Amino acid sequence: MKAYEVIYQSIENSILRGEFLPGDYLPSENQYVKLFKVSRDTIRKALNLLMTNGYIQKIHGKGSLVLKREQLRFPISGLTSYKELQNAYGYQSITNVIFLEKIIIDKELESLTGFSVGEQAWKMIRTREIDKQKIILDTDYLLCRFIPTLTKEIGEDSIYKYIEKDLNLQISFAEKEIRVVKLNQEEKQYLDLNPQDTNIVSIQSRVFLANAEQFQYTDSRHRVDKFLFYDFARRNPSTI
Amino acid sequence: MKAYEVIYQSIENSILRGEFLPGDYLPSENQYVKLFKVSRDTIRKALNLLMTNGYIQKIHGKGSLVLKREQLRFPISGLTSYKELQNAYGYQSITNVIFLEKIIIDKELESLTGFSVGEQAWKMIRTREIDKQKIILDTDYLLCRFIPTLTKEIGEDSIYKYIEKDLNLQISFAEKEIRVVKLNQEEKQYLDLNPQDTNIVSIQSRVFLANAEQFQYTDSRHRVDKFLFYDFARRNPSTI
DNA sequence: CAGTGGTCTAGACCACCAT
DNA sequence: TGGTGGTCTAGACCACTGA
Repeated sequence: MKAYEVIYQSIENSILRGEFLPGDYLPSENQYVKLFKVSRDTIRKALNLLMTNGYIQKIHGKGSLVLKREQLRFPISGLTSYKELQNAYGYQSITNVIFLEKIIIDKELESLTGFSVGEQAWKMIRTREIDKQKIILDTDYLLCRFIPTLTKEIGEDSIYKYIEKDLNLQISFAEKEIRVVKLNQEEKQYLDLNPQDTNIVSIQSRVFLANAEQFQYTDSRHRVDKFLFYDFARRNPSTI
Repeated sequence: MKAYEVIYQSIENSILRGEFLPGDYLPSENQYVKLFKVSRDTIRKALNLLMTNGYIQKIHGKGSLVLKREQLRFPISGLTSYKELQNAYGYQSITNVIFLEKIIIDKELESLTGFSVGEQAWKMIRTREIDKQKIILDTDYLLCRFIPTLTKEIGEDSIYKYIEKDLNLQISFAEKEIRVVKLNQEEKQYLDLNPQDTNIVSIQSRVFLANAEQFQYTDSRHRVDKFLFYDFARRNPSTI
């Protein structure tokens, strides 16, 4: 484990444990240098990570201010898998795989998914049930080149865990688009909708590995009244 | 201007000019060290900025790969003002201020905006017209403590430009929530809606300065069929 | 003024990739 | 094996803050 990651987690934990409250200042960089017996640069890497993740705001000449972080949110933000979110927030939830097959990318799928014509891919459709209501319908395309085997069990647990832990692939970045679209027949069939619903939220993502190759395309459809996207953004990515 | 910012812009421009195409590798860090006559750390800061902004993907042992960047998107992503987006994408658009008054934050507004009871704030309501259709309704609350004067003209140009250039305040970060809500009377009155519309997209943001003080709360409401949120996200904020 | 974070340097060693 | 990016160090100087 890298030094700055260890230090990041140590400081993150001390914030989560409430050792530092919102409005408090963390020890200065030089104090942390003495405490962890590393160079100032290593401390700064850890603090910059805390900053991009919204834990602190560094203020020039003053120090690292601990921020309020709202709890109990359901962020589709960043790049986090459904299962991770479920664990982090402790929601009761069930995933059901209702379709799983190998397909070949054709012209139409190419422009949708970003994969090349002729590539083999897994197509998987899943419902997500929270509080006994099916409110999310996910359609995934995963390249067989990277994910040679895929089962119903993996789909109902966590694909990301499988890819990172078992296949040892490094998920790196994603492009995402969120829009509101008209309900279609499939959603009416598989989801528990409100009678007055005519729209649904669609989140389309293309997900890439560390070598910049795309391995996944997903369209995740959420019942409009259950959808909430939370984002923490910095204006000038001061993450230097 | 800081060295790494100059280098960032220089490389960004060479990508935008098409000197490096998607799939190409940039010169190595050591080559850039010689080219710009700075330390490797300074080059790395510039490259990391390009990476968080989605221009490149660094690949260990290989180099910095130039990524495809989709054009003609309308990202509410990150922290960018409407006017900046409009300039960047060249949309024809008109902003109309339909309400501007000083108000006092009461109990109800406190929980909505995050400001303290008793604070003075500007309340401003604006419509955004694109292609002769009013499709966005913005409601802003701006603390008078930071923005002592506010006019219709500033509201119809760019508040962010005014705050950063004229008032010399540094906008730093924001929390944002996106949801789909039921249309209300105000939106029906001021926006050009489709007859079948029952919902509207609401983007609530709290915006903070570099000293971590909140100066703005905004609820930006978009006609569902015109709403698109584009996001570029990295899994392990490798922005180190 | 002393203490803080922000920038920049020069150098070291490691891990990864291609050949 | 040589080149690439990733981590870490030790030190310098600057800019900002508050007393």
